[in-house]
Amino acid sequence: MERYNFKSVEEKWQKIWEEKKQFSSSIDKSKKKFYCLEMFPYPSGKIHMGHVRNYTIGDVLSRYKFLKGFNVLHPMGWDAFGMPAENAARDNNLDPKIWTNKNIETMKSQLKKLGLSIDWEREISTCSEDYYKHQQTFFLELLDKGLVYRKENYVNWDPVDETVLANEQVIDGKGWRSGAAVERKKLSQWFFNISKFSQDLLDGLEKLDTWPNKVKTMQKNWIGKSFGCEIDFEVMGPLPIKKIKCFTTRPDTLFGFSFLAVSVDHEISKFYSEDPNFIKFKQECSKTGTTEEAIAVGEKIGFKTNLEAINPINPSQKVPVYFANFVLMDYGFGAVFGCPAHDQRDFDFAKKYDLEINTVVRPHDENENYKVTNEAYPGPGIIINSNFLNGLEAPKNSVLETINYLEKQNIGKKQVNYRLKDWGVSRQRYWGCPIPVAYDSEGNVHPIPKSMLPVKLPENINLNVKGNPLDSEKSWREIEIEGKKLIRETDTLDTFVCSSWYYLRFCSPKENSYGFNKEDIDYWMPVDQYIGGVEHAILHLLYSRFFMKAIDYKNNNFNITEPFQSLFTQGMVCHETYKDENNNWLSPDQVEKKNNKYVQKDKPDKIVKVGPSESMSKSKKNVVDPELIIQNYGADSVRLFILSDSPPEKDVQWSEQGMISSYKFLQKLWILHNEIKYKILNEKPEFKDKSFDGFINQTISNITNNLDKFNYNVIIANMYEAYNYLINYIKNKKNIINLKDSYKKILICFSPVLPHFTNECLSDLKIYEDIKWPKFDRTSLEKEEENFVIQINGKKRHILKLKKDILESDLLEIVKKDKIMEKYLNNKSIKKVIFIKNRLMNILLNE
RNA sequence: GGGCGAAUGGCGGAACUGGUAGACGCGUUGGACUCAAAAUCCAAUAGUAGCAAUACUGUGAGAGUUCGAUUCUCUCUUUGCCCA
Repeated sequence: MERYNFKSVEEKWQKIWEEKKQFSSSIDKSKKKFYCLEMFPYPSGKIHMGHVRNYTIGDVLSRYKFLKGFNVLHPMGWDAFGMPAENAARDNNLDPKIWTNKNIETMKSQLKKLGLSIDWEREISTCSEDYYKHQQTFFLELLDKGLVYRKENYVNWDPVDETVLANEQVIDGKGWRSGAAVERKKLSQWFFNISKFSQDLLDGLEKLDTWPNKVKTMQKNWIGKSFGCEIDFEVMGPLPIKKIKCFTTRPDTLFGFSFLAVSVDHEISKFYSEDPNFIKFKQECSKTGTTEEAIAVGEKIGFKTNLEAINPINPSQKVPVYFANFVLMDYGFGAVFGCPAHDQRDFDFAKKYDLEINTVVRPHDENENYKVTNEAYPGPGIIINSNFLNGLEAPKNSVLETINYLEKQNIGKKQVNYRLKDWGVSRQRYWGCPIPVAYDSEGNVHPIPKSMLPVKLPENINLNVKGNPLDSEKSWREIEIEGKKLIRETDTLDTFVCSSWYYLRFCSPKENSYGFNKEDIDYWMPVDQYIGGVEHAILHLLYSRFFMKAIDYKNNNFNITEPFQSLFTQGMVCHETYKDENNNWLSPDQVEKKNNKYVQKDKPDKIVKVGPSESMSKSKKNVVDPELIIQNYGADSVRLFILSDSPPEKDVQWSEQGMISSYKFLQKLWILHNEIKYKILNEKPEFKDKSFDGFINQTISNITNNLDKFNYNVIIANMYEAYNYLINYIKNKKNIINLKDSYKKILICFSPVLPHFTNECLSDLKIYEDIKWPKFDRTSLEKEEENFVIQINGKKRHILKLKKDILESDLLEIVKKDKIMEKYLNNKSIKKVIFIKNRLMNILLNE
């Protein structure tokens, strides 16, 4: 017998699958469809272990569903626009397209070596004209529906990438990609009206019951629905301002009012624009960040105006009006009423400017004389010092009560507010989808006529310019539409737009007239299982959900509003980190273990500092290259290992040791295969073994159940169990009647994880026909005997193997006669017996 | 600061609906094979006591419900993630 040669076997089967077009998919209405989608990769150069894990999980599922008789759609494509390509191209004097396509080629060949069951005929790349021309059509349609608009406002400007970022792309005040501190800048931008769908996006979550709760909660928080009211405050002073409108979620604390604060961008600021003190103050404000965190932590500063506001429910009270740095124009109306006792920011502000602090809510365990002193009390309690509101439960009853009052008096209005802001999609970069509009000399927007689409990116351009390279492309910018000379928009679309509808394109990848065709979508959509990293919980997943709703909007016969029926978020692949004595990162292949110590390979006297296991990243050098691993151990071994050590939703720790043991397992399986093959070919079957059938059925049942529950790590354990059982059985027993058939079932059960190996074994035994997911026989799972746990006073004392379905009274008789149980029962009377059929007997004794 | 989750041997992790805690793998130890090593195979492996049979303890801590709790409830600790 030869060693298992993974190289030739894997190459052989990959070739067969390709030639037979094994995974190509087409509409077949006689079958139930299953659309399995993994988040498509950015073609950065090579695949990494995270991809291996993500796509292995998806592949196991796809192959399983295929064997179960589903018509499976399992496509793959490339999220191919984006800054790294542009930067790399500029640095190496290349065309981004060439750079990107080269990477795609490399990564595609790497993915193929993993043996993924992908329908490559549906491959798409977002940077190809075939793809982005449809995106431009969508853009114009949304423009038509009023879901796209242009406005000038403050944007998050990333000074390193020299582009605008959406709020979701600013993390801790820094650009999500560059890590540079984000600046505020005023620009004219294109926006998708995602906030129009705030409520729909919230409601839609309710239907997604197989999404992880964590992701749903994150989206809910991001949309940030708050319930409150708008209040008009009368204003007195020397200016022509009569009213300032505020939004608040706590109108019930209105009796604690002691100042009114507005944003420096509020419309009343125009009256102060000449005031040098105000100009100075405004500059001061721009220094503190705009994130909610910076505002919460930073110093609260204000600029006192010559205005006074009147408390609408206590008209004798007049309070000062301030400009304040902690009030933002894009929340509510850019104005808040200050209640220092029950809001920490207001409290800090009041302390600084020596304003009144009026306590109007007492915690439940305090009395009427409670006073806020050292810090604000924002929690629940009872309303005090508030005239007609006194005694109400806050905020539960008091908020509604106050709103009702304000509405009656015509001072305020019930209002729902959302934190979700419209999605700014303009990017000042070359390598993206051109926005299909142009402007006339007055700056009016003219959509590019559909007949002139796509708006192609110009080629051979100079990327070595400051800002957007498209701005310097004069000949490309100038365009004539119906005899009018216009100038093109030079901003390109955020790449998240490309990934917001790619799942639709996979259904109709070759459709030329539109982004998809109805028949395909009706059959394949929605995605039955979407798999990817939790890092996209908000950005990509929210945008995609919006995009479906936007397409559905005013579109009568389109009735899919949620793209992803189920979502699975897999964990990351981690590895220990290593540093040398100078704290420089070392990669795992520079390090080896000798006598329980980690040392550098080339300098064995140098001790390596071992750091915590962290997500693999190039900067920490704790990466393992999948290509090398596949080369050394084969795809099946990698697939086996990447699934074996942890549940797929949790992080997994990469270990060379574990990788080797997976490889060895395959070698052992090959030995087992040959033993079984020898028996089947050379020995006459002699008898039927019920317990063997029982074990096979149990294994099929376990693997099927665990596949359905995504317990892929447990499947691997089931596979090891099956191996352990079979190898012992084969060694010790004669041939049995249904060995071949049972072994075939086991191989099929293993095949989603080990597709090359199992196909080789099946064809080696010439049982390669009629491959279907095996059904398990429930009756054979039922054993004739069961283990009965015998407890005394709740403590396990004995296990008896007895006939199934034994009666309580019979069991008790046996227990009473049992030698081991004798010493426990001796001379003691039985108080009570608890009997669980086929499981357990608990005898309670009188002590 | 708020929200959500997690905590089980030396390690990763199993455990159906409350019913034998620790499946499976890694590691470790001992043995076989070998001149030797690697590989492979066999055995042991939660802790304490004991030659052993066995007994007691044990799923982050403390309480509760129950004949019985890793599983349900409450309080706390630690920790992770997300939002700030």
